[in-house]
Parts: sequence; C-alpha cells; structure tokens
Amino acid sequence: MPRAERERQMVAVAEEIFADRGYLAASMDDIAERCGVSKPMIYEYFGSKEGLLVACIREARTELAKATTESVIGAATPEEALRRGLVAFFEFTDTHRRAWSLMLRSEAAVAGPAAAAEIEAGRQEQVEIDMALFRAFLPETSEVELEAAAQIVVGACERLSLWYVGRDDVTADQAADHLMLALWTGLSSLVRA
Amino acid sequence: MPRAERERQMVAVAEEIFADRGYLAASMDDIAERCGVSKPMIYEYFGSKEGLLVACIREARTELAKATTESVIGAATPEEALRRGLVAFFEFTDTHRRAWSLMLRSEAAVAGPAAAAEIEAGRQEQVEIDMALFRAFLPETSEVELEAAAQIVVGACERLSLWYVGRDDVTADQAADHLMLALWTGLSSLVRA
DNA sequence: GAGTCAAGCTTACCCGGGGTAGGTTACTTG
DNA sequence: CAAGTAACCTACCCCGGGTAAGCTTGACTC
Repeated sequence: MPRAERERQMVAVAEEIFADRGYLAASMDDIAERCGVSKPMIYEYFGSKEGLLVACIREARTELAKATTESVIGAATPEEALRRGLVAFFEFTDTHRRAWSLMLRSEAAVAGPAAAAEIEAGRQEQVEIDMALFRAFLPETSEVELEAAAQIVVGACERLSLWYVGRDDVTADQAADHLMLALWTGLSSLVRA
Repeated sequence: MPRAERERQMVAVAEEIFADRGYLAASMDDIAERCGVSKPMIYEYFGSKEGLLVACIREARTELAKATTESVIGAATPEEALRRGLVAFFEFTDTHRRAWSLMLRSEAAVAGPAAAAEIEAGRQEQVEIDMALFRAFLPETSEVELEAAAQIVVGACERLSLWYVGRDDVTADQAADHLMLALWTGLSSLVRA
C-alpha cells in the first residue's frame, strides 16, 4: 500500500481507538495490528505516539474550520452569520463525535506539548474566524473587545456542544437558539420576561 | 510523619510536578523522591498514579467551588450576583494557576476514566451553582433554558480565564466586564453602538 | 518487661508498552 | 540486470507504573 493511503488508514484507525479507549489505554501495537501492519511502520510515518495523535487532531480541526467558515458565506447581518456559524459547529460536533471527542479529551500536556499546541492552535483558529467575522460587521470595536468576545463564543460553544450531544432531546438548532439568546440577546432579557 | 499530613504533602508535591511537566512526563519515582519517601508509600495512600491526580483535582475543585459560592452571598440582583461570581472565578484562576491548569490540562480519558469523571464533576458542580443562582432570580424560566445558560457561562468562563491569565494587560475585573457585556447585555448591543 | 499489633517505611523486583536497530522483499529506473 | 528505494518485518532495549515481602518503631496489653 502506498504511503499516503496507509497514512490515511492509520489516522482513521488511531482516531477510533484513541476516542474509544483514551490515549493512554490505546497501545501502538493494537493500532498497528488493526492496520494489518507492524509497529515500526507507524513510527516511520508519524515519529511517535504523540505524533500520531497530533495528526488525528489536525485532520479534525481542518474539517471543523472548513465547515464553519463555509457556513457563514453570504450572511447579510452579523446575527445571521453568528447563528449560521453556531448551527454548523453543533452539527459538526454531532456528526463527527469521535473527532470532536478527540479534540476535547486529549487536552494539553497530558499527551505531550505537541498535542497541547495542536489543540490550542485549533481553538485559536476558531477564535480568529470569529474575530474576522465580528470585525467585518463591527469596525468600531476595539481589538481586545473583539478577541474577548471571540474567546467567549468559542468557550461557550465547546461546553454547550458537550451538553447537547449528551442529550437526545436537544437539536443543533435548539442549541444554537440557546446560545443566541444568551450571547446575542443577553441573559438580562430573561429578567424582564 | 502521620498519614494525613503525608497525604497533604504528597498532593502538594504532585500538583506542582504534574502542572510543571504534564501528567505523562511526571514519574512517580520523582514525586516520591521529592516527598523524601519511597514509591510504594504513594501507592499505599492513593492506589495509582491516576488516583493521585484525582486527589489533586478534587482539592482544586473544592477550593474553587468554595470561592465562587461564597462570593455571591448577599447579592441583591442577578446582575450583581453574576458579576461577583465571575470576578471571584477569575481571581481564583489567576492566584491558583497551578491548580487551575491541572483542572484544564488533565482532560478526560487521557489520564484515565476516574480523572475524566473528576473533572467533569467539577464542571457540573459549577453548572449547578450557576443554575441555583439563576433559578433563584428567574423562577419563570424552564430548567432546560437554565441549564443551557449555565453551561454557556461555565464554558465562556473557562476559555476566557485561559485568555486573560496569558495577558498581563487584562485584570480579573476587566475580564468580568467583557463577559458581562457579552453574556448579560448581549453582543447585539455592539452593533447598535 | 516480654509479647503483639499496627503504622510508616524500605528494597528489590515484575512486565507492559513506547521506541529502535537492522534486515528483507519487491518494485521502479537507468 | 544492477542499483536504489519504498514498504515492510523480527527482535530487541529500557523506562516507568505497579507490587511482593519484609523491616523498624512506638504504643498498648498482660
């Protein structure tokens, strides 16, 4: 099997095993066996166990960035853009649960500095997408304010997606609704209602 | 040295080493040596490496829950309660950086299921504190709505604290301000400004 | 004061799994 | 067909989590 194809297979298998058993409990021998290949092949292509994890995360975050950026194309108002981005995000986390749990669960230094950096880079990517969006609609707002808002959106999305994926009585659309109410309209509106 | 005291010392040393080098890179032999004790003592008291991590996390989350619940006592309006809670939270993450980075970095299944559960329990604790607060001020609002709002607040706090701790030009108060603007007033207000 | 029990502690070891050295096969290319 | 290289293997090293078995010391009983 040619290298490129084998690498894709390895990433796919690793994603599944990492997500299932957790990074620590997954052994490289097992992954190799499931690929029908011996362990040194993985080391040849990915360098280390952490390297393999990084490859998995990178693939997931590339897909996520693609899905969210594409979703906001052509939105007329900031409200519409935000809502569309949220729905796309929640749909992604729902349909790509394995990939998403990898990005969440393999936090930082537990797997190693490279994996930590990859995950943080993924978040930062989302932050920058959000900032670009806000900046386009809100030219008057300061950069600090924009970044704070973007971080808030990313954090809220992350947490809410975990919550809604665990409940089958809430759809991606409803999750986006809740988030729009809180972030866009503001929680203060609940008091007056 | 009596057991209780030794346990406290072990947790303190472990917290530091885990936070410094990361969970994987920290070896039990090193931790034992820094305690002036041999490895089996730690296993006697905490059962496993993961058990030791769980003890560290539990201590940190207990402190955090204490700080945030105490901060909102006596608040007259929901706005004041929310703001006070946020400030207390950001101050905690700033002054207890090691403990906080442990809670964030040792995500989920990477260390093992018990550690994952402990961290999720910590988040859920915060969610419930928030829900109780909201419920007190907003008796009309549905439980689903309350929980969604609480999840959003927790997620936004987590992310924003990481951001603000990394920037020395932002104070806990200002971080709380940004969050109040986004969550309480709503981002829509930026458009009209 | 000898006997006993437990708490706190040790040395010396096992073994799974990440990572590597060095070689084999088989296909391309000049 | 010789040379090179891509894809792959077996066999091994060794660190570090985890354990077995026993030592020391002090308190408490008879």
